[in-house]
Amino acid sequence: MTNSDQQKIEELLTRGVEEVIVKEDLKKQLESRKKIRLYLGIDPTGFDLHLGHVVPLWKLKEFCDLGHEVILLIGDFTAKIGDPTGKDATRVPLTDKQIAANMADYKRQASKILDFEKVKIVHNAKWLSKLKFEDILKLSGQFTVQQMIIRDMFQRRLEKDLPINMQEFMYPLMQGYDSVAMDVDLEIGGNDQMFNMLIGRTLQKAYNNKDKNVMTTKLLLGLDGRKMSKTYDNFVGICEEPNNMFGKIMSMKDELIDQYFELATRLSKIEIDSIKNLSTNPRDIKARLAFEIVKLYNGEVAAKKAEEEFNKVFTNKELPTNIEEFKTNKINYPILDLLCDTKLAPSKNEAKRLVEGGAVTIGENKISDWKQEIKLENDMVIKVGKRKFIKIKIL
RNA sequence: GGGCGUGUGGCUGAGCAGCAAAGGCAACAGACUGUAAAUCUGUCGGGGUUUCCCCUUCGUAGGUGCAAGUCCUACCGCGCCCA
Repeated sequence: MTNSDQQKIEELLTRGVEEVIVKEDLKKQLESRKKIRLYLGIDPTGFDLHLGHVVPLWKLKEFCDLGHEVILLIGDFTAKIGDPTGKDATRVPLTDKQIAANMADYKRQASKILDFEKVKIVHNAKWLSKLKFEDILKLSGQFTVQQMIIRDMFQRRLEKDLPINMQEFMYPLMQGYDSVAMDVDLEIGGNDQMFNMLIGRTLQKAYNNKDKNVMTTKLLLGLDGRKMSKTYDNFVGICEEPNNMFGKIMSMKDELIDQYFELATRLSKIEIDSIKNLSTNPRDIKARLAFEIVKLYNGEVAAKKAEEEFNKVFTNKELPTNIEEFKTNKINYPILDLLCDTKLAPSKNEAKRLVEGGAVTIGENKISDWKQEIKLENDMVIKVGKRKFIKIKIL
């Protein structure tokens, strides 16, 4: 075993990794050069992948590059049934068609990271749909109610007198059974999956008398320091337009810079340190970070362009290179209507507020009277706030 | 099956019979600058002939009353306790 092999294993076990159960065991397996089988489970619900989702995918890639057998498991079974997890609406069951479409979309996005020539895709309906009631009894017999409600999610709901649906007890079992059916050595997942993954570890021991190790990846926080999620609108999608990607990363909290370098770039420790030595101004380091991330998903040329565009619009306060156009044949336009029709404002009340707040600029002039009627000219640029621009085209 | 409680704007959470509905979070805008950060300030259901008028909202459907998120009845969802 060479030095660089040792290093790769060390990196595999630590970078972006929150916890490994059992670390020594996994390390031994890796050092013995045994080819291990590992998997990551995903929900085929259809969503845009963001930098947080992708942390475990990069980990899969590392394993894949070292020649291990990597499986991407589609949880189509649960998706077909509908999942009551969470508070309000029961998740609507998906059809086979939807699942297929969602997966195609997932694959399109994930192929920015994974090579699907090497990664195997498997669906868990293949075995879960075949289980009989007696199989399920045997499965559930492996655990006590006390063991199940230990889960933090259940604890929280019990404290708050919130409902816990019976089905929700079954999900960890189903997910755990996946490990048995695939007979895997390792499962990778986010930290929120720890409980389910450990259920799988127990089942794998009981059914196949084998130790399945569990690796959780670190959680990448959203731009504002909260959990990265669509509802908070604090995420960076991996298929986002480069300018947007760059801008979003620039807007994140300074404290998150280190975390993003570790989890969202592929730079080595040495490279990261040298970047951090370049400047004492977090702004510059953040710009490098943004550049690296955009480059990772869109290539170097696009990253350069995005950086230039950002400096142009925000540092130098110039107009962006490409501005969306609004075509009309009206010449005289009341400002409120204009803002609504161009979608710069969602309602007239909102438009009025924007004008009163001094957010609206046409050409060089700030608009302060919301009753004003605008005489449109070709190529006139309307700006709302710092980031929204529309160019007028008269037909 | 019985008893008690609960259901409010994107979320959270106040609410006395006279509220477009406190506070917090988020969002949006302004100032500032290092940037779409931080901080401070303002706004935050919709429409209008805009210091005022109209419409729609507090689980659903009715009722009392000049007036109902607030009281009554029924129903629905959820939780707790008893069986």
